[in-house]
Amino acid sequence: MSKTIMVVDDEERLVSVVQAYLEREGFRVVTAKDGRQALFVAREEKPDLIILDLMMPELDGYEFLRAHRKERETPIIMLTAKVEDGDKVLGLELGADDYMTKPFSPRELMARVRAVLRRSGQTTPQAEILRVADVILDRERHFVSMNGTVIDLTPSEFDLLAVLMASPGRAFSRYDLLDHIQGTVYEGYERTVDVHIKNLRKKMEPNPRRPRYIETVYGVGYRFAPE
Amino acid sequence: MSKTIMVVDDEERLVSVVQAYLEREGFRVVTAKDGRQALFVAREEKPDLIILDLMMPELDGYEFLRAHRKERETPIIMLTAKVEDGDKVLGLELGADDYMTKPFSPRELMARVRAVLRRSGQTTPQAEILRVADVILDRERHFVSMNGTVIDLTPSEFDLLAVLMASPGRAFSRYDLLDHIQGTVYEGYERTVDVHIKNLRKKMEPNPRRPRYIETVYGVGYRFAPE
DNA sequence: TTTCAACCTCATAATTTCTTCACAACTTAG
DNA sequence: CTAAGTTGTGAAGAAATTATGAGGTTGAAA
Repeated sequence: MSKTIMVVDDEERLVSVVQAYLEREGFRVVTAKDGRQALFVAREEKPDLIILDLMMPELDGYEFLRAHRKERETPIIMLTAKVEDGDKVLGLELGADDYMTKPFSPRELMARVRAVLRRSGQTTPQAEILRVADVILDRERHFVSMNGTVIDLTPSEFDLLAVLMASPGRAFSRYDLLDHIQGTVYEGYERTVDVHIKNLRKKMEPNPRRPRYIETVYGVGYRFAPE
Repeated sequence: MSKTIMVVDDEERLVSVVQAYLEREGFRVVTAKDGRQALFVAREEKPDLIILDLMMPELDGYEFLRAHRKERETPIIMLTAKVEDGDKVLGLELGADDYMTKPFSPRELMARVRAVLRRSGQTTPQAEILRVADVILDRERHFVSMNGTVIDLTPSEFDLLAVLMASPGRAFSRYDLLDHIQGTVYEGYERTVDVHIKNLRKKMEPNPRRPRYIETVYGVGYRFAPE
């Protein structure tokens, strides 16, 4: 039974190109050209995935997403013309599962569609985008944001945060963490982890003395605060 | 199905401490006290990981490793009393996956065991979550809660509670308990346990004078109240 | 070659936890 | 009930662990 995908965009040309690609891959496609219409179609067709433009007349992408999320949890890929970080972040905060910046390659879009569908069926979602509390981390594009603000991290800091966020609440030993960020096991000073943690906290904690996100587990290591 | 780990060392005391820690993490443990016996046990049990002392009578660690490698590729963590680099290197060249210098902290050894298993593609046993009465202890996340309230414990308190909760109703001597919280330390003042128990009770008992969870077994030690 | 960010180390400060001890409170055997 | 043996406690110093600032190295880009 083939999957149904809804494409929502006011640019007709774009919709028809995307539709053609999707159908060629064997998906059933339904379309809508603004947010209002999309809400209607979504109720009717119950699509398995929604590809959603951000800028539209009559209920834009944000608003549609917000409204739709109250009814169903359909995975959503956002399309955005803007390149600004702020937009990426807003889409993600509303709960988009992935996003693409226009103009994009249809082929890449197909890849993301497959990836999102594959993940949404998994029991163990190996998502590229991690969300815990108000922190969002995008592994693939390598960026992190909090409350709509993009945070600039070094590679080590990023990896460290990714490991911690992948299992919120779980305590990791310095050794475990070192292993993740360095790969090399035989050398390495465990205190190095402390330094990265310190730097991470300086960048993301309002008050580094009283960490809200990255907690110290005395005698054990560190963990990302659960819930 | 739980993973099997073989511990090879001629120091009985060390073996039993390590064994206790491993079992507490949910591993199945087999032991051997010299290289020759280890070869035999390894063939029989096909362990998923071997923790191997370097210095032993009857076929030392190097020799065992060389011989064993011809049969299987079990990941190995080496224990060495020497601090010289030469030994590290030789062990690693023979194919050890990691090593620890004695004396070591059992906690750190556990971290390495997890790391080595993870790297070798094995799965770590499901985090054992202990529940007795309304107390929940999660080893992996390293936290304890009662009626949904998280209780903050120090490492010693946590270890102590974990041991007691792993066998509700069983009475442990102070000596047994000291073993768990101090690791490889040979001496220690048994009364120290009393103090940790006192602190534990203060944190979890509604009325520390009339303990409902951690009971005193006069003349013997302590136990976690059976259901 | 110079510059610069990212890392790793190390020394030291700040914290937290552990151990010990003295004495009070309690249990049990006689 | 009393004596002897055990356990409970608070406090303080010792020990362990973590936080932090700074200097030195490395590797890549300019």
